[in-house]
Amino acid sequence: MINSLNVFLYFFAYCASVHDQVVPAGSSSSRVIVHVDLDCFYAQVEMISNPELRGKPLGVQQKSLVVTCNYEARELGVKKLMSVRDAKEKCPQLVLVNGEDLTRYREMSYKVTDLLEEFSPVVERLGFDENFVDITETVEKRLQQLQSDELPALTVSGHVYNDQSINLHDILHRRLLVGSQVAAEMREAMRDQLGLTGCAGVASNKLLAKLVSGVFKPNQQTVLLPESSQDLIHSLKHIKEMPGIGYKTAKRLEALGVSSVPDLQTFPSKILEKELGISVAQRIQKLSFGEDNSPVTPSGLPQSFSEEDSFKKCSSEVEAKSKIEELLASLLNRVCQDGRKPHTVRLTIRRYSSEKHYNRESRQCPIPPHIIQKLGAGTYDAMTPMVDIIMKLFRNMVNVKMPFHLTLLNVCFCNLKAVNTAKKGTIDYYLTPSLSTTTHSGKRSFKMKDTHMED
DNA sequence: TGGGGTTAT
DNA sequence: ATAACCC
Repeated sequence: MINSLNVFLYFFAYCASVHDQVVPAGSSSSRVIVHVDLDCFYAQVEMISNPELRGKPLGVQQKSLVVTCNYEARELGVKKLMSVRDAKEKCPQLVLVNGEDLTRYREMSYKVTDLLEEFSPVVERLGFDENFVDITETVEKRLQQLQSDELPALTVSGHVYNDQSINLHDILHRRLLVGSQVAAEMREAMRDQLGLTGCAGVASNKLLAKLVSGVFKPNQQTVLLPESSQDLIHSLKHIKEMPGIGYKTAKRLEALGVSSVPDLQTFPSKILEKELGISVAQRIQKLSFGEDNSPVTPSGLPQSFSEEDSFKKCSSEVEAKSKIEELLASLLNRVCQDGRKPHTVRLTIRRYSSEKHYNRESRQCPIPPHIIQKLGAGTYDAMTPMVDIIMKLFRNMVNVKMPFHLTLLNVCFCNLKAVNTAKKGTIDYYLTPSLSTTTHSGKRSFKMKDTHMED
C-alpha cells in the first residue's frame, strides 16, 4: 500500500523535477521584467508643486489640449488629449495648469529612473512616465537566499492576473512572485522618496509586463503567470492595442482583414511578410502570441535634446528667428547642465496644410568645432553663432522670398559626445581615438568640467 | 492634437 | 532625411 505521505512526497518531487528541467536554474531563457507606469504623471508633478491642487479636478494644458488629468477630473468625464473646450464643457470646475514647459516633468522623470536603477541597472525608459526593469538577477539572488523552510511562506504582492492559483513547486511562479515583491518595493520607494504613485506589471517579457501593468489602475500592481498569457493577449479587442503595432501598421493590417489578435495569429506568415516586410511581419506576429524577446536596453544618458513650439501661424523670417532664439536659449541651458556636447543640430518645421496629417521636414548639419567649444560656459557666447547656423538650415528648407505658413518649429541637439578629460601631454591624450570614448561618469547629476581640449 | 523621445531604413 | 514606433 502506498500511504498518502508518500504520494504527497512523490508528487512534490515530480513537480519540482519537471519544472526544473523545463527551465534549469540560472537559465537566462526565463526573465522577470517589471513595467512601471506612473499615474497621470504631469498632474502628479503639478500637485507636488502646488499641494492646493490636490483633491480638485486638475488638467494639464498644452495649447488647446488637456494632455493629461488627475483621477478626480477623470471621474467627471475628462479624458486624456481632450480639447480644452470639450473638457470645460464636461467639467466646468476643471482647474487647468499650463504644461508646455517640460522641465520639471523631465527632472522628476529622471529621478524615477535613477531610483529604479538602484534595484537593477537594467532600466529602459519609455517616454517620461514609464520604465522597464529587468530584475531577473535580483530575483535569482533573492531566491537563492531563501531557506527551504521559508518557501511555503512565499507570497505574492498585489494582484495575480485572472486570479490564477499559484504553484510554489513551479520555479517560474516562484520567480514571478519574488518579482511582485520587488515591484512592490519599487512602488513603495517611489512613494516614500518622491511622493509619486504608479502601477507595475510583472511578467516574463516586456510586452506582457506592459500589458499586465494596466489591468488594475491607478496605484496597483499585477503579476502575470505564464498559464494566463494567452488570456491576457486575447483580452485585447483590437490589434492597435498591441504595443509595437502603431497607426500605420494597424491600417495596413485592417486592409488585409486582420483586426483582432486571433486574426493576426492565424494569418499566413508568407503573405504578411510580403505585405509588411519580413522584419515587421515576424516581429508583430510573434507579439500576437505574447512572444517578445526584445531585451530591456538600458537607456543611460539621453541621445538628444530638443525643444519645440507649435502655433497657428508663422509667416516671416524674423518671426521664425525670434521663436528659434527662444527654443535655443532653453536648449543651451540644458546642454550646459548635461555636460556633454552636441556635434549635430537639426531644425524641423511643419508647414500648414489642410489634409496631410503628418508633414514634417528637417535639415541637419554638424556644429563647427569653434562653436562646440563655446557650449560649455556662458550660454550667450554660443547663442549668436548657433542662431546663424540654424537660420541657414531654415532658409535651406523655406524659400523666404515666397509666402510661407509654418505651424511648428523644433530645434534638436544630437550626436552628443562626452567632453575630453584627458590632459595634454599624457598617454591618454594621444591615445584617445576621437572624443567618442565614453568618459562620462554614468550619473546624470554629474557635470563634466570643460577642459577646452575637445577637438 | 502636444512636446517630447527612440530605432530602422 | 524620413518614417515608423512609444509616451
